Amino acid sequence: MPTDEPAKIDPPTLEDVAARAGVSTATVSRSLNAPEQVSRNTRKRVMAAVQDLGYAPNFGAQALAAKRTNTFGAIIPTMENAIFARGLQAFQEQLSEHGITLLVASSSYSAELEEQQIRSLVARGADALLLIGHDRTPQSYAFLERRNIPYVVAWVYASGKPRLSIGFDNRKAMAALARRVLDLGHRSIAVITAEYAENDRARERLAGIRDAMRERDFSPDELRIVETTYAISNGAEAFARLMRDSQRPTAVLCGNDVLAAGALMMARQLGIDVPGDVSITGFDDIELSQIVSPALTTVHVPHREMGRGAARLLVALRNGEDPGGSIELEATIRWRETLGPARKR
Amino acid sequence: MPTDEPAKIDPPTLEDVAARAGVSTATVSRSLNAPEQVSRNTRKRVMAAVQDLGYAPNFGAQALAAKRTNTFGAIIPTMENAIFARGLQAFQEQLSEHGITLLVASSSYSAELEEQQIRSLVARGADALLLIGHDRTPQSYAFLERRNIPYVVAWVYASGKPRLSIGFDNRKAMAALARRVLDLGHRSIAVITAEYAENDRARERLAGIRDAMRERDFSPDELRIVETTYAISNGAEAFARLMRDSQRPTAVLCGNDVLAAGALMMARQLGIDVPGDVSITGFDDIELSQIVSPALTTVHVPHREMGRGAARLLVALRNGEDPGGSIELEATIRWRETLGPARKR
DNA sequence: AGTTTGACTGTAAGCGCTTACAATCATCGA
DNA sequence: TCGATGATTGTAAGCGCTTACAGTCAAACT
Repeated sequence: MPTDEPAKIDPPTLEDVAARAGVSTATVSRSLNAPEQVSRNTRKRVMAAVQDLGYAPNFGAQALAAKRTNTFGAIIPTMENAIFARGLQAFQEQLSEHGITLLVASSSYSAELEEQQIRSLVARGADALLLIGHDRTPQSYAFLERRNIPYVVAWVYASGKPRLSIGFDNRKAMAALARRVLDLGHRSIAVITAEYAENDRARERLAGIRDAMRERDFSPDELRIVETTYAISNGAEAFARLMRDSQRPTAVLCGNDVLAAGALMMARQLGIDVPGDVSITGFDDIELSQIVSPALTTVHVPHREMGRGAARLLVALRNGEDPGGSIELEATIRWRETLGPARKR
Repeated sequence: MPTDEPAKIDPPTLEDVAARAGVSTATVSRSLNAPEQVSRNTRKRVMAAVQDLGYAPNFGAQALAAKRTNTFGAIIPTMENAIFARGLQAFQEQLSEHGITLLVASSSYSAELEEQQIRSLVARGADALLLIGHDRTPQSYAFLERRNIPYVVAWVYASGKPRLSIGFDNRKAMAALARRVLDLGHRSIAVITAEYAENDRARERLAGIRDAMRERDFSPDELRIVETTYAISNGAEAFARLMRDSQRPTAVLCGNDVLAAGALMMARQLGIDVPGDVSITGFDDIELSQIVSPALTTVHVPHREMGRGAARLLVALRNGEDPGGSIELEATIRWRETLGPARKR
């Protein structure tokens, strides 16, 4: 382990390599970035020197001189759970086909933190950004526009938003699910939602449920709402709280699969039969939803398509090509086992 | 969306800000990095100019001039699953207390890819690195040593390794679990392991099982081993394959929880009772293991402690302090529901 | 009044790399 | 044999920021 000397040996520079290979720095630079412009012999000498010295280019200097980094950034709300993982993976794969490196940061669902991260990624030289959802500080948008950084908003598609986006209509998808829940006879419905103050996806999903209720002539006011942060244990706790209510809901719609998994777990613990006593639904269709038992009825979200599509849009933007407008993908409901008819009281 | 002009407006520089504020670049730099050295008035003018122009420092230039980035890097095998997420989160939290930014990259369990990522992170200015496991190319180590980059190897603790590490003894932990499995009367045992060619943790875990068998006077040769990549579906498939064997194992030890969850899911599909017909165990104790039903007997890994500890070691190293040697943490077995006595044949 | 002092601010030299432009040189065709 | 040609290589001007060092100036002393 490098503990011995407090005095760090400075990393070798292009100049060191040049000296050792007996050429100019320009030649070394070319050997590395445009090998075809250098004679076979020289290149071999240079590469040997690079090896000997353990040279690696200084990114800062390189970015400064070349004015491009071939690096894209992505800011996702959280890395803790799998929701964004698959989409990000697809995003990354697509980018690497274009020789682009991905830098990931997470905002912990905070608009303010996200703003910082945006600045930080841009300062780090990100040529373009992937962002999740529309909710962010006005300063964030102003900054992006002023700096002319290409970006795309993913995981949502809301008509009427001017920004380039790729995703699905959260509201519509959740409304479809809620409609079905109502049609199964559920009248006492509760929602466990993620905190929605700075999360348009959560808000839209909630709005979708209200839409469905109105459509079926029920008052959305009767909806029992529990708001909590993203974690299985919170889902469990929220569910327990709902079950203590004098009038227990017969269906609990969760804002995402993680909360639903927690609810499900708590139901098992409390000896509540799902869907016999209470129905539970999720949203996202992450792997988890098929693993739990009974398997979760949820909304399937096209993670990979969003990731891949976002990459394509962003590459087009960066290259000054026409990305061709926002893309709406479909979110479809996966009917599994946790949703059943309302229990007769 | 920024599609209008192909000609990008150059981002504002320190000089632009200086001009607008009517001061020198030095003063602007100071206003930003050492505000106490600048008069209240000037600072206000500078900040206003910064706001107006939407200025953000150019990371490359900053790193180049200041010769430090306050950025640490971490290279984890995968982001797809939750194993490293929690530890990384703790790592990140600890770092941010020291004003350090974290850059994350993933190697897809490939030593070669990891080497690239190491170079890339270092070139990007990472002041120190978090690495997972000991397995990597000699070039990787050579590079780190030569460049004198502080690093710590996490998620493993193997006595006899010279490198600074923080983690637990994978072999010992798995041996303890296997011993218990044998003591429950299991004689026909199978293993579903992650690919172990470039993964010392997987190898160690396998070795642990063999240790236990030898200890109890069974031949490790009788171990049925299925090697597969990290994914729930692969765990399921591997389990299905094992169940087709003429002599079905009575216990299936999985190299990690994800594979175990897959196995469990397949067992349910096949109508195999766990642990009545077959016992299944996991490793890692990720959240998943408590959500599945029956809950997974697995090995609890001190994720957060490793993350936090790794951060501390690395910060110490970077500051030229004495980190004080490798740290062994305990991995303890979580006895839950998927392990039971061997079924009488 | 003449210094001294301390708080601010400005000047300018790099940091390591890319790249336009210039120089060199062996090879080729007339 | 001589300039033309094209392949290589070298020269040197930045890229945007930090920071040592040097000024400037008003307040505080003597």
